[in-house]
Amino acid sequence: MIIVTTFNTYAQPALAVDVVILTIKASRLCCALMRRDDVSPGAYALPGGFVHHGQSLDQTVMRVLAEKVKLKGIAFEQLATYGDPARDPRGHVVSVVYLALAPDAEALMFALPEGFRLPEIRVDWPGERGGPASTHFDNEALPLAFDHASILGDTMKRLRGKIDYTNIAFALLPPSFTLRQVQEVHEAILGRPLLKPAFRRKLLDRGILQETGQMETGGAYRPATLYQLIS
Amino acid sequence: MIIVTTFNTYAQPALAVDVVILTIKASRLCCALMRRDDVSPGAYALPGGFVHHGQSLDQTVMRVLAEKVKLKGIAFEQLATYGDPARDPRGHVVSVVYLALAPDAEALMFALPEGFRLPEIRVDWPGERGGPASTHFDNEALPLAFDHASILGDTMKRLRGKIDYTNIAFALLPPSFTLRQVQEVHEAILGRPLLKPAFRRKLLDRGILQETGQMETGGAYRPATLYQLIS
DNA sequence: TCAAAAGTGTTGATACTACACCCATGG
DNA sequence: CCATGGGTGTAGTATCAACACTTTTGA
Repeated sequence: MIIVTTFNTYAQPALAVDVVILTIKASRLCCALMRRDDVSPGAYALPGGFVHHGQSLDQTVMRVLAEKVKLKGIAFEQLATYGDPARDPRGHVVSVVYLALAPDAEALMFALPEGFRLPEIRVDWPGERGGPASTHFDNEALPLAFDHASILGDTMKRLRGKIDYTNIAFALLPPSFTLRQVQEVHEAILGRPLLKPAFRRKLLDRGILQETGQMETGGAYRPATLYQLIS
Repeated sequence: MIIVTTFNTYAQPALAVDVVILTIKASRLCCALMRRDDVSPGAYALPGGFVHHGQSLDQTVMRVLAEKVKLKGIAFEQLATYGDPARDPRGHVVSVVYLALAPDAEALMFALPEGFRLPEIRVDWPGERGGPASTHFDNEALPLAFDHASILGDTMKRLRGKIDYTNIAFALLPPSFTLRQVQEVHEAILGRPLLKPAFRRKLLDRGILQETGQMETGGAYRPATLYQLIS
């Protein structure tokens, strides 16, 4: 693996982008994973792709989302970069990991090509600690390739730390939503139940929501008011 | 610029590591910068180096710290990765940026080779917002090369967000320190004065400090008790 | 004895937790 | 009328900002 440039003659690792695509499916936090028998039989991995010369990291993420999972126009942000030479058995690959949030699990499942699964993410570690995460599909553990279990663990920790004071939760919801839906997203990410009154008030007090004037339809029992983000 | 591997035949950008080395000098937050006349006359930039094949990012950071600024054994952590193709006029270079914290500004100044400066970092944006930062040495602005003004701005935002609930402030202090010194570090990073009683109590209530039994020496006026981190 | 910094006490305001309760709708 | 989830009220507690105050040292 050799790089030739006018100002850098060192052999360099390859550079890739991996994308953690999250969505809420049946009140569970799930992640799009791709079967990678070429690396290890039965193993699953985050979708990713190499960074081409002259293309930005954001462009590479959009390329991966478009090519691998047929998705366009969803929100994403950078998480961290992993560069251990042993993380990929095939050679030294440095991966910049991005988080992408899909608001519609049904649409995502429909868009995913053959070989993809949308398993639930579970963390065994409590509260403030960290550690690797595991993925389960139909109550069966999906083995993760490379260092992706560790990456998913870091992702969960970051999500849990940011969800209270950023708007990332709303990227997992449709444009208009009920407060209960927002609470479900928070509960799925934090992995514990929250008290309804406290959650409602804290959310409304942030002043980032406004009523759409519409009400939830189709549900049984009392319809909830629909809110949207003020932008 | 061409990469040749068994599994990746795309032309790729070069991969580098840049290090934001911070210290507290005269109650101001300062950053080690290197004169880079080769890029733009009179411009300064973060010290950095290319990532060699087979070396981890952490190893690369340690190499940069040892070679460029003659520093060993200081704490560092990853910040973010910048990959815009236009960020380096000489070619496409993706930089993984690290934050390193030096506890002793005097030792750092002594260690820095010719061509380095240790200017103060200033942010023009208030509170929660973000934006680029600028650097000033002897009340004179130092022009920053590449996208390093923007990187320093992001760094400051991250620092301000993390300082309240992590122990990064202590990496800018010697092993034993007074509460006033901790407050000075927080004030330098947050850019605003803090109330002494509230700060003391919040800090002591975290339960991460213990008295060393020793007192500050050499200072005029009443000596403060020295604390150390419980680990 | 004074200046300066270390360190403590107190009070009012705010935010959060936990629980109880009422409201609206489909069946 | 009942079950179910939407939505509100309230009391006790913890947290925090702001200020006043006492203590300890060197000069």
